[in-house]
Parts: sequence; C-alpha cells; structure tokens
Amino acid sequence: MSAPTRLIAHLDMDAFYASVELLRYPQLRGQPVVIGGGRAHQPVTGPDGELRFATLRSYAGRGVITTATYEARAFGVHSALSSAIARRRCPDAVFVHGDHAFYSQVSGQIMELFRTFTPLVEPLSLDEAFLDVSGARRLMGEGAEIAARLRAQVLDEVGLTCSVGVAPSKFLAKLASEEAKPTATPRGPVFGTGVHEVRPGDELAFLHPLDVSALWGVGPKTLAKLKNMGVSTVGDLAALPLDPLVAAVGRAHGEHLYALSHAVDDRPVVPDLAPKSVSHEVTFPEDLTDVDDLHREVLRLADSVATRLRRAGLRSRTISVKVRYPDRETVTRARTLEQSTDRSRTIVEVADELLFGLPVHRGVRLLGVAAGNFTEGSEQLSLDLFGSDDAGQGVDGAPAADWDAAYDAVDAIRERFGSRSVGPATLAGRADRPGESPWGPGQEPDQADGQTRGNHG
DNA sequence: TCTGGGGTCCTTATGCTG
DNA sequence: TCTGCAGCATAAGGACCC
Ligand SMILES: Nc1ccn([C@H]2C[C@H](O)[C@@H](COP(=O)(O)OP(=O)(O)OP(=O)(O)O)O2)c(=O)n1
Ligand SMILES: [Mg+2]
Repeated sequence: MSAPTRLIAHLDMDAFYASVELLRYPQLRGQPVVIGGGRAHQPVTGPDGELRFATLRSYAGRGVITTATYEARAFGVHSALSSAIARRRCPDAVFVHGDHAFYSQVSGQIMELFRTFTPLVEPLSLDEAFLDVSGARRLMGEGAEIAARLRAQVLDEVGLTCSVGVAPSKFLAKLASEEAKPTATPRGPVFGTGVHEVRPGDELAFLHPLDVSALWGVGPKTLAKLKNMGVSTVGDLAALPLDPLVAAVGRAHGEHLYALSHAVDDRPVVPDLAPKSVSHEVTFPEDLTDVDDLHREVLRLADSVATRLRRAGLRSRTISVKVRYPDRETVTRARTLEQSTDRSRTIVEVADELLFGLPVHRGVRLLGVAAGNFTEGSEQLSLDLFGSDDAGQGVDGAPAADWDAAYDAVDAIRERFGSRSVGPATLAGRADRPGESPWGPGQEPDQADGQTRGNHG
C-alpha cells in the first residue's frame, strides 16, 4: 500500500522586506525601493514635516541589496546585487536600511496565522513556510481553494501579498509558488496568479520543461557541471543515469538531484526545528589592521553571540571565528570546549585566542564569531534583571578594564540568581561611538542596527 | 568603491579508540 | 606485536539558500 498523496503548500511573501517597509511608508508605493545593509538609515523628518528618504545615489558603503520592489527589479536590481552596481542601475531608487527585528515580528504574525490552518508549519526563513495541509482537505476543500484562503487571509490580516504553491511534495510546492509570482517589466509590475497548483499526475509535465537552475541546490557551480554534461532542463537531468550524476556532483547531492528530477521527494514537513548555530559577523567599512580594534570587535561579536545563546536558552560547545582577509581569502578556526557554555567571558576569551592565532597583520575585511554544537535539554529561565534589551550591542568604546569588571560582575550575578539574560553591556553602560557611516557627508539618521536573529522554529 | 549577514548541509582529512 | 579497519568526533572548507 502506498501512502495517500500529501497536500503540501509553500507560501512565499512577495518582495518581503520591501513590502514590510511599504506598510509603514505607504507613500513609497509604486516607486523603486531597495533594502540594503550598511548602517541604520531610516528617513529623516525635514523642516516641512515631510519624511525625506535617502536614494541609492547617495549610498557609498560596502554592501548588497537584500531585496527590491518589483518596480526596482525592472532596472535589473535584485537580492545579493552589490549596492555599487545597483546604484548605477537605478540611482533614484529609495534606499531603506533593513530592520530585521521588525521583519521578524511581522513574520511571527504570519507564521501564527498559518498555524491556525494546521500545526504542521515549517518556516524556512522569515518570509517562507511549508504547510502540510493534507488533513485540511475535507474541511476546507481542494488544494487551490485552501491556498486562496490562506492568501486572502494574509492580505486581510497583515496587509501583504504572497504567492502560494500547492503540490504533492515540498519541492514541487516551492517551484509552484515561484510560478505564481508577480513579474517585473519596464512598464511596471505585473500581477502573478498568486496561486499555482500541481496536481497528482501532472508532476513531470510541470517539472521537466523548467531550467535545472530552478531546482533547490543547483547554484552556479553545479549548474556549470550540469551544462558540461549537456543538461539544461530538468527533463535533461531526468534522462541522465544516476552514476555519472553522482560522479559529477558528489554522492548526496547527486542522489538528491536524481530523485528530484523524477519528482520523488518524500521529505516531511517538520515543525519546531531546533537551531544548530548562532553567529554574528561584520564586514568593516574599511579593512582593519589595528590590533586594539580587532580585540574590541571580536569582543563585541562574541558577547552578542553569547547574549543570544542565553536568551534562546542554548549552551554551545564549539566556538569558531571567521576571518576574511583583504584579498577575500576566508578562513575559519574552531575550538570545542570540554563543557558547553553560554558565558560571555568564556566565549569572548576563546574567540579572541582563535583570532590572534591568525596572521591578522594581513588586514581583516570581515570578522565573525559563531557558536554551535549545542547541548541537549534544560530550557533556561530567562530572568531579565536589568531590562537588558540591548545587551550584546553597544560594546563599542568601553575600555577593556571596564569590560573585565563587567564580566566578573555578570558572572557573579549569574551564579547567584541563575539569570540567563544579563550581559556585560547592561552593567558597563554604553559609550556610543559615532561609527563610520556609508553615507556621504551630512546627517547619519537614526541608528537601530537591523541586525541578527534567524527565526527558525 | 564591486561582491552582506544569517543560516543549513556536505565533503575531506585526521586523530583516537577498540 | 603489528597492522588494518570500523566508527566516531573534530576541523576546515565550500556550495547553497533567503
Ligand atoms: N540573498 C538574499 C535573499 C533574500 N534575502 C531576504 C530579503 C527578502 O525580502 C527575504 C525573502 O527572500 P525571497 O527570496 O523570498 O525574496 P523576496 O521575498 O524579497 O521576493 P520574492 O519572493 O517576491 O521574489 O529574504 C536576503 O537577505 N538576501
Ligand atoms: Mg519572498
């Protein structure tokens, strides 16, 4: 007996970060808008009381576009595009700095809404989730009908549009949602269908004409290898025997692609996935060479990782440091501890040692700290003794001696009260530095650092 | 002035233990 | 005792995704 056909929905918000910004700045609707990294830049209120937005023209930092409205996409601007190139393509696009905390909050609302349909919700990112709606059929009708209801309710309750794919498996549902997306044209965005269903029996007819690069896991490297083997569509891939495929792209990847090309995908929708790592990294506006700067930065990053571990009730056994040199060579160094920890002091010390085992005299373009290898069990109670909402940021500028004292104090408090949420920044207070701005001469508006925090269940 | 930051999973090499 | 090997943990690098 084969298992009954599942009904999987994949929901993917349209131009997510940008659409969320349009919720609070509706006057930007219809314009090309891009979201980028760099430092905080929300609009400033001008003398006339009107909000003034920055444009790409005035942006001068290192960084990429995280997403763009469909109006901006018509100019060839898209996710992961260097801001420098984006500026050339669309200098008049409104530039808004990403506010991760805000998107995360909106994402939470959306995921909760999904859970009113089924508990089987697997978030893939802030703006995307799989739902196993197999059980909802009797109650709510056919696949396309359920999808339309979900979409309507997201629009109604959150005010955002999304695209929904419905299919018998996860990867087909994901490809189907792509099919339902709006498109960008020089004359403006064109609505998509919003919902696309791939019905049992139609799988291969839908799948085989698609470009292989549409498959999840086929990036530039794999695409080049497949092109070499004469593969350009998923149908071409399906015509390939397993062995040469595995020889070309490796065992796991080859078997995976082989199965997908034949529309075989049994992966279940898994809610409540536990995170496997927590990291924080920065690319500096200018490469760092000063040793004191490096000590300070690694402390800041490590402390913020530690703070997030505590808030999440996680304890890590492996700490790693990542360095990108000015020539973009990237190395990582890791150490596994005998005992797992969530202590700032420990993580900072380990990270600092790992960093200074490297030839940092070469200069440092990027520095990162990550914690992984989490130990099981015991969710920790989060006792927020000091209202330390900002602990983990704002380490900048405090002299090292203060930090030593702060860590000792924090550790003492933690031992006495078992708090998991007191960071040294809470105790040390903050000496806000001006901070280098990617913005040209003039005001550097608000600083909110839209940083951190993957949501993942 | 090209080329982010948050993640996941896989591969390969290497050391340790039985 | 020597060697091979299985199995596991760790470290480092890379490909990929949103
Ligand atoms: N390289 C990327 C890709 C995406 N994102 C962020 C910004 C996106 O808004 C969000 C969702 O990614 P999507 O690929 O779903 O892209 P969008 O939702 O922006 O557009 P759409 O889904 O309509 O194509 O993730 C990012 O930071 N970096
Ligand atoms: Mg999206």
